Order: sequence, then C-alpha cells, then structure tokens
Amino acid sequence: MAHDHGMPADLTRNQELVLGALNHAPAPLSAYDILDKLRSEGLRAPLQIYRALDKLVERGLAHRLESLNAFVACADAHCHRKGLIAFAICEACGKVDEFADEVIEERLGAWAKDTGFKTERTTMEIRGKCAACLKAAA
Amino acid sequence: MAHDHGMPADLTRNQELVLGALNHAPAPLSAYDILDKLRSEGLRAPLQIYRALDKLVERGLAHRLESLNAFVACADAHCHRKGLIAFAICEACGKVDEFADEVIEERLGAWAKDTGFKTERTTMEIRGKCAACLKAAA
DNA sequence: GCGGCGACGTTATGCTATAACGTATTCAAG
DNA sequence: CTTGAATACGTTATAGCATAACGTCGCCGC
Ligand SMILES: [Zn+2]
Ligand SMILES: [Zn+2]
Ligand SMILES: [Zn+2]
Ligand SMILES: [Zn+2]
Repeated sequence: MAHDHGMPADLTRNQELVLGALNHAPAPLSAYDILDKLRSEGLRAPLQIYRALDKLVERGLAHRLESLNAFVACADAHCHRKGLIAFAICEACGKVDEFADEVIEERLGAWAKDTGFKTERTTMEIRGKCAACLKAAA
Repeated sequence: MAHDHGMPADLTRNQELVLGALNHAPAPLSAYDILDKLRSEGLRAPLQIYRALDKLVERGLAHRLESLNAFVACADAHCHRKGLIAFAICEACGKVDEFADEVIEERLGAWAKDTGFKTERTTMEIRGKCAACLKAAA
C-alpha cells in the first residue's frame, strides 16, 4: 500500500490526476506546476487544472495556500472536515505542516461574535523555518 | 487637518503617492488599481508601485492581504504593531478590520516552540460579512 | 573627485487566473 | 424513448498580478 492517500473513489479522471500529483509532491505546487506534471497524461490547459482544484478544495481534499498561490493535498484525508486549519510553511525546504488549534478557533469566534462579523472562511499561514532545516543549518 | 494619516516625513515621492492612495481608499487596492489612480501624477509602470509598496510594507505603513493580492494602509498609523496582525475582510463592502490578539499570538508561539519551528511572518485573514452589511441585508 | 548606495524609469517578460464558447455524458422526469 | 437539467470536459483567448534586467540619477562619506 505504497501510496494509499485515502483517495475517494468518485473523483473524475482529472481530479484524480491532480490530487495524485499533489500527493506525490514534497512541497506545494502551483496550478502550472501541476499542469507541467500532467502533460504526459494529456492535460493541456490551465483551466483543466483549476477546475479540478476547485472541486478538490471544495471537498477538503486539497488546500490552497494564499501566501504562495499554490496548493497542497490535505495532510489528513480522513477527518479534516471541521474547523480552522493553520499551515506552517518552511521557506527553506517548502514542507507544509497542517494543524488545528481549538483555542485559536475559539478566540476568533469570540472576536467575530463581539464585532458582529460573520466568518465564512479563514486563512492562517505561518512562514519560517522548520526544525529539520534549522538543525541542518546549525 | 483633513487627511492627517500620520504619514512620515521621510518618504520618497512615489512612496508618499502610493500611501496616499491607500489612505484614501475605502477598501484594499491592487498594485494595478493604485497605478491607475496615480497615472495623473506621472506614474506609468507597475514596478514603480511595487517598489514603493515593498518599502511601505517593510516599514509597517501598509499591509499586503495575501488572499486578495491587494494592499491596505495600516489602520494604526501611529504605533505600528510589532506582533501578529489579523485582518477581517468583508466580502460585501470590502472594508478591512485590522486587529491583534495576544492569546492567539501566544498560542502560535507555543506551537512553534513545541515543534521547533522558527516563525518569520504570519498571515491571518478572515473572510466574511461585516456587521454593517449583515444589518443592511436583513 | 570618486565610489557606494539607494531610488528611479523603462522595456520586456513571466506567472497566476478566468471569460466565453461549444461538446460529451449522465440521469431522472415525462 | 425523449427531453432537458446538471455536470464535466476541451480549447482559445484574455485578464490580472509580479519581477527580471538594464541603465540613470542624486546623495553622502571618504
Ligand atoms: Zn487538511
Ligand atoms: Zn524545512
Ligand atoms: Zn497595521
Ligand atoms: Zn461590509
């Protein structure tokens, strides 16, 4: 079971190809990166990638990283439905660590309640250096 | 003192023009939006805007909103914050509310310490509807 | 004066994302 | 079976965001 990333069975061919590309990448990919990886499979146009990405993101199988204009496969394909997600992105190796924090989520909820703001979506992205890269540089 | 936004005196002409444009805008502006507003002042090329924006953002006089690819003037021109800044962006009217939360900041700091991640920059952007727009829609 | 530095202006280019069109497939209602 | 809605698809063209690479200018310390 070398590459079981828990890919759902009801994806279209394009969606499956795009998610596969993200799953095998060690770092986030831009839509055009993905396109380049999939030309050999017959994909030719950016829109084919963007349309697949839209569906994958909608379903929570992939995430868009706003500060990179790039995408990653969800790190937790089984239970990531609920709540705020934060991403820690290493500037050195590109690796992304996806995590959730209930305290932060609750705190944002309280702020929204106080100000009467209705939250629809939150993006939280931390840029820096991961432990491995820091260690390697030392 | 109609438009005293606390603009520093040591800005270059281009930086002053760009910051002025941001200060007078009711909502975030893209670099190209800014360029269009400043053609009458003689600015012609995107790079003139981006260079000014780089400096302004570096000094904390303006902020980049990653999820919009746009920029806003700092809402707190007198004491540019040192810590984490969060932005709540209304999808209806475009208004941006800038705030800080020490609890969240501390929580992220704790996460970073636990995982050995060295944070360099954090972006936090909430999309939704502001209280005024919700009220107007009701 | 000279050399380093930082801002500037211009042209060209590259990367990211969507508009607009038509076609193919599926599926359920009539 | 036919029809029509819904959805995915493919293609071309275009829009929107950002930087590379070059040379110039003015300032300031030496
Ligand atoms: Zn996820
Ligand atoms: Zn790393
Ligand atoms: Zn600010
Ligand atoms: Zn609003």
